[in-house]
Amino acid sequence: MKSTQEYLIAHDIKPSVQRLGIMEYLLSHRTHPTADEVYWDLQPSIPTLSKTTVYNTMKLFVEQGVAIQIDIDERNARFDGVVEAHAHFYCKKCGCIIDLPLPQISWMMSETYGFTVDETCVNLKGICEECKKKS
Amino acid sequence: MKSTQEYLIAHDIKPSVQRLGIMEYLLSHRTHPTADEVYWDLQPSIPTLSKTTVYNTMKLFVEQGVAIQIDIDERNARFDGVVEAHAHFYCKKCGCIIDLPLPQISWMMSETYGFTVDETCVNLKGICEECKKKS
DNA sequence: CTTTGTGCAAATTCTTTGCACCAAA
DNA sequence: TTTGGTGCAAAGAATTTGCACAAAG
Repeated sequence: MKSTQEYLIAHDIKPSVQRLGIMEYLLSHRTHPTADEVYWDLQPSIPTLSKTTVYNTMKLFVEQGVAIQIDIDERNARFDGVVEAHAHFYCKKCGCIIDLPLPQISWMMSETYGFTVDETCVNLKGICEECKKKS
Repeated sequence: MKSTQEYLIAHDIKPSVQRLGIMEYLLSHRTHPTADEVYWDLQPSIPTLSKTTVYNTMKLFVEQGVAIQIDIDERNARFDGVVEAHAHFYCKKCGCIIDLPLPQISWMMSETYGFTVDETCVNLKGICEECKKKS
């Protein structure tokens, strides 16, 4: 079990209080947060944190392959520290985003169609089980 | 072969010059255009067209199920008049978006996981064949 | 020192809203 | 008329940029 610090270094990211905080946040809160959510949640523990830094860091993380940007929410960019290909289910009622394991399929698409696929994002939208129970 | 006008009416959309123009644009240009692209391409033939109307119309189309909004481009909302579930491949080099037929898989996810899925968008990102040839 | 990261404030960009005018039934 | 569609201008919201200061080696 590598430390977050070693994990960042292994991906050519120089650790800083902010970067470590954000990476740990992503890894422990698998909520696909927006930059804003990350900012407000970390701001108490890193008082000088700015949104610019959150954006800068997210961009760096995506470039270095330790995070992915999820375009399931048309309003905000959302980020995920889980970089392995998986599907996201967005509930149109409560707004939750649920991770789903992905049958080993669409990656074969790259072989079938001859593309080089390096990011995969399956976005499903609908109503989640919880919300279905409530109605 | 239904006319665009009948198609709109069948989906409870009252036809207007603008709506017909935009729908026909979507059906004939399968380029997953942004609102801006639709606006500038149609503006010569519909001189009074406004971006507000493009946005209004797109929203209506999505609500009525004759278009989908694609969140593959973090910068702009893109729209597609092909509403059947299919995958999109985004080339990180040239920016093109290619439609891919979708093996009948992920829809089974709804049955597997018990969600009601009413929108599906598989987003793959990488380098397309054309760009691979050029490098 | 020198390089790199951080963060404020301002600027940009995309999208939505408020509201008045227009058009069709 | 009355209802609904359109479009201008302004507002709103998310993200980016410019730049100066701070931190680390």
